[in-house]
Amino acid sequence: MRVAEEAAERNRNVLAYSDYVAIAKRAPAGAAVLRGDITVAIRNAVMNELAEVGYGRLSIEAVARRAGVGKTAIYRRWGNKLEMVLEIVSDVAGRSVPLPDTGTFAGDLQLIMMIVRRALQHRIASQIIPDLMAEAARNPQIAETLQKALHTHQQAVGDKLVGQAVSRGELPEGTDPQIAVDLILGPLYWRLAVSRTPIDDDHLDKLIAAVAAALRVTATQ
Amino acid sequence: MRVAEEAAERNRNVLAYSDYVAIAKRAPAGAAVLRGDITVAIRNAVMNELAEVGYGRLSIEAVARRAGVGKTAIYRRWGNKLEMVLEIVSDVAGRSVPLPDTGTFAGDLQLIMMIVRRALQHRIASQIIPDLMAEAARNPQIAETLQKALHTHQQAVGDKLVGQAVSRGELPEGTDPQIAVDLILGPLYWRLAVSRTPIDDDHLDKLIAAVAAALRVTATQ
DNA sequence: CGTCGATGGGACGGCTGCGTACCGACGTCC
DNA sequence: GGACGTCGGTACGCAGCCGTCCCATCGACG
Repeated sequence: MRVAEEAAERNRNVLAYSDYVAIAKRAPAGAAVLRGDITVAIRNAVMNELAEVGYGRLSIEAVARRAGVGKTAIYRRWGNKLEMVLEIVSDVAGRSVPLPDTGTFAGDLQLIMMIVRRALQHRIASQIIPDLMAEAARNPQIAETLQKALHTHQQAVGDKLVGQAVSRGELPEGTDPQIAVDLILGPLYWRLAVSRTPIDDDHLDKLIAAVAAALRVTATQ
Repeated sequence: MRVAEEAAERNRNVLAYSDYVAIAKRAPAGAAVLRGDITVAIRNAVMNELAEVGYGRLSIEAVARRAGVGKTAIYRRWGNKLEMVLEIVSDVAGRSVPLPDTGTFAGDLQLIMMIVRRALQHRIASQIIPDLMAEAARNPQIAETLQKALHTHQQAVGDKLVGQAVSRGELPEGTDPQIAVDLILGPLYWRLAVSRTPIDDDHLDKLIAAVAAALRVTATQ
């Protein structure tokens, strides 16, 4: 126990020390505080650079050049490339996307698919998302972050959409929300992010009708 | 016509010249011919390296190291990184995939989806394909090659599948083969290459049923 | 059996990027 | 109004990669 106590003591000391520093050494102020406009410039630069060259080729140097700042400004905010990208991306992905409730299943479905289409047609998003997805297959850290930022949210939307439809009697009980998500997002993602063919309104309507029909049979074994 | 003839003449000359060289200068022989085993080693190294680090980070040096050859051996076979990757990948993608005809639409559909599932569960394929897809969004050369290697083939399969089913009366006339492809490949790709969740037989059956239902309504409206 | 000629490998120059150390500038606190 | 402490930028050492040049090796041809 002696050792453990000493370790704890050391930890306490470290924490206490940082507090002490914060109090005793006078809080940073004046020119000694991170400039918000520079942070914004860096964030934008990262997103654009990510879209243009991808995560694999992303270089801090290029980000700094594009943002018009020194590398130090970046390293002062984030520890390294991965940390920076994850923080920025998950921040962007974190906002957004209200869960739909239009009153009918058909309405909800149409709304979701239009939202997703819009999102995947966004110039930057349609570049960054597939890139990070591919990268996630190699980098567990990225995978975990994307999981949190996207997958969790997806599932929530799927559960809600299906739950509402079932309770309204518009979908059979036992409909699998996971398959629902696959059927809703899969074709859109394939079309827009992989095959990269645009989807016009007419096409989207057909797709919505098809997906709706598909969902209706997922419960029957 | 004078100019065109001269151009043709020049082309003939060029071709004749290379033939002349091949004949007059004695064909390469002995140790002066590309070693097949080294070519194979490089090809494998490229595929593995591609899967591990992606196209963006792929380095000739790493490929050479992994293959246990010198960089020169690589540059002697291909002009540069892009050319090498495109040749190797499209060669691999070029083989494969017999068009299905099991006699029934349900059978064809099931067969296709099982083939695709198998393909997308392949360790290397499931890494390389999304990676190159993402890269294709930036690099027109890659996009074009993938288009040739995959998209064209896809469309052929879609056309055939739908055509057969329509002529058998299993699908309504006017069914859109393009939407069919989206509905078939989209959910599978999403699941296996993006969301990276495995698909068991039970799940696949449900998916097949759902897709079949979806296809049946794509003609209406 | 010697000649021939391209091969594969090693080494090189130039370049780019990473992460750190130093330095003057700056604005708030006391 | 002076002192303080962190800011952002430039400069640096180090490492990895690209594409090329040079050379010894090798094996079929004649």
